[in-house]
Amino acid sequence: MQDRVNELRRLLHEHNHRYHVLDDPIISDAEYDTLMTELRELEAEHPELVTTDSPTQRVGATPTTAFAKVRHKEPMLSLANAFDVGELRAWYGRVRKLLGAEGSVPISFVVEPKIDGLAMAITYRAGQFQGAATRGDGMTGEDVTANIRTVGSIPLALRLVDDRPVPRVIEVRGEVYMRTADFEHLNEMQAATGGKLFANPRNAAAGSLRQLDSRITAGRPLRFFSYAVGLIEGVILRSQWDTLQYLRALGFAVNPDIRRLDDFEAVIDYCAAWMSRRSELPYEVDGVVIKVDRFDQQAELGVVAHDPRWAIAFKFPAREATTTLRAITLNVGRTGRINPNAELDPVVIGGVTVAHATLHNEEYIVGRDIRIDDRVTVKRAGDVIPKVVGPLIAARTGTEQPWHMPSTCPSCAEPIQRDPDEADYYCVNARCPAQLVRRVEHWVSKAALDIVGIGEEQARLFVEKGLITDVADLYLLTPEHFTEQAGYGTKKVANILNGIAAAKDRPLERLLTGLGIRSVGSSVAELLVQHYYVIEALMMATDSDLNAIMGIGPHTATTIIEFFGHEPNRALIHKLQRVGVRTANAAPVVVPTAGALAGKTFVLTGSLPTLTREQATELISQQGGTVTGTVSKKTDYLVVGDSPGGSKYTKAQQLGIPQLDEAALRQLVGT
DNA sequence: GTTCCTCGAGTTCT
DNA sequence: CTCGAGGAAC
Repeated sequence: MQDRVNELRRLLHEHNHRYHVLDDPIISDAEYDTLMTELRELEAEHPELVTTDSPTQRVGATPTTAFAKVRHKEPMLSLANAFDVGELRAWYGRVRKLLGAEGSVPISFVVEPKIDGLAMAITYRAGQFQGAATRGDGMTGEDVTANIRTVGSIPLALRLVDDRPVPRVIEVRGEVYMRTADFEHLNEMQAATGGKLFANPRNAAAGSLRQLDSRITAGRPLRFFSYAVGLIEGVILRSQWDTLQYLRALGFAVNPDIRRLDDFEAVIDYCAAWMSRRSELPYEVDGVVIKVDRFDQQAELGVVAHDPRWAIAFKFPAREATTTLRAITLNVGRTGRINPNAELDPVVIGGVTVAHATLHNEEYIVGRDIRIDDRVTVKRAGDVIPKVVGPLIAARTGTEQPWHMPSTCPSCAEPIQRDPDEADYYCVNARCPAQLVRRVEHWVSKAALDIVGIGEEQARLFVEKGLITDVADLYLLTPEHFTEQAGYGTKKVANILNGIAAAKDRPLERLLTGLGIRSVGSSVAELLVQHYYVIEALMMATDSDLNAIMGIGPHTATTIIEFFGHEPNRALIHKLQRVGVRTANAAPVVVPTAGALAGKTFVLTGSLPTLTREQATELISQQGGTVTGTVSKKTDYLVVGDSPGGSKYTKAQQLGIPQLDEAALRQLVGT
């Protein structure tokens, strides 16, 4: 009996590890459940055999639906970012200008360390704790009342303040966080009990708040600092500094390192001091928040898009980390381009675990003298994509191996080639399986034929099993092709086949995009379709015909001519036609030149509340507007969504380009 | 000839 | 989002 229990636990731990940690399960979920059920039954019959590290004692994942949505009475705004002192001074300059304070009007600032935790809104009625919600997207958060109630530093009843009445309603805002030492201790305990390890204090705090069982939350070392008041009734506050004193009097914890400063040079000194003292702090800090102190001045400055103009977050530089480069693998793209990729010992940078990073090309590696087994510096800059900065030469032991580009393709073993003028190597084998997989992925992608039910995995499977040798073969797949493939039920097969059949009728520009002609993406494809709406016409076009099209130059023209001149490509087009894929549009595309947005150029950043990126693009182009990817002097509007990417936003501010949120865009369109 | 703008291709993780 | 490079505008 004991032996079987031990055996089950060993198996469950092993499979769990494979599933969650290695991401390489070797049994199905159903088989896992069977083992778990058997163990549960044995433990139920023999409670004396239950141990705390048994897999049955682990708390299950929390369904997100368990938390009710709460609409914030006043939106919880995000903050504009400044990444260096220059941007900080620029912000100060704007504040002074807008307040007409070039000369005389004094401006005070409140500076607060920006703790890396979770923003929270906590409501009190008649001095009693009422409820709490996460920030969410700023408009709507999740109700975490039961869990917040367990946080010791959050009062359940407000203290009386001598000279002021208790507010009828007050919504206190602040940050729930975990101290670094507490987080490390928690992770040790999690490791000892076989629980899930958290990547950083912020994730630990978030995970703790998302527990369905608030008794678990109660056992977690969460803390709270308050820093703002949202809605308030019955009390008037006049400044940020005033607010902080008031919050402290009500019984809230307020970060003792917050200061009020009258001189902007002192603000800059404060930021610099905290940046260098960052690692000495008991909690993770990712910047400093600077607010104009007086509320009347805040009101005068107002809010643009989602950001108040009276506050800014000075962000500390992205964190770097060092780790070991274990191997360099090669990726073959759909164009045949071969890119080296770094396999890293997983390392946490800026809140995520990084295990891979691109190394671009041979030059990048050789130029930096990056070797296998080197300790390397990895950085996540303002962007999300990690980057190997370079090796730590001092940490070399002498066993590190220099790396060179091999002479053959990792997928098909054919020799690879490099144009002496270019940095990249290419596999030029037309039947290279890796390229075919990537071409199929591209063919089915949203930007091209948009076939639902086929992704990376299916593309690889079809090619590996020899079910297809080109994209036209997709349309010849039958249920019989799938019968040998374990794990594909009839429903899934039907889904895939329906998806393929449903995508036979896409517009010609999508098909052209899908063909993957070099330097022809969705934009050039649309341009071509405006002149050639039947593929045969495009195939007969001459070099000078194409060159005459505005937006297509000699290079692109030649690439297109060469593509259609190549016999296998012509054969593919004919095969596509035979299997029933549409290769013509019904009529030439007419570009709307009239419309509310005619002649205006838009750039999108962040995610909009109700529209997807595609829908927003559609909406704008229907009205005669253009959407481009980069902010420039020609950009008329920046459409700002939630969590906008830094660079577009910053650039737009520098250029003084007007910003719109989704509502403003709709208003402009007139819907 | 030079500069600016835009497009294509590839990038990581949750 | 960023890079490199093609293409248009100056």
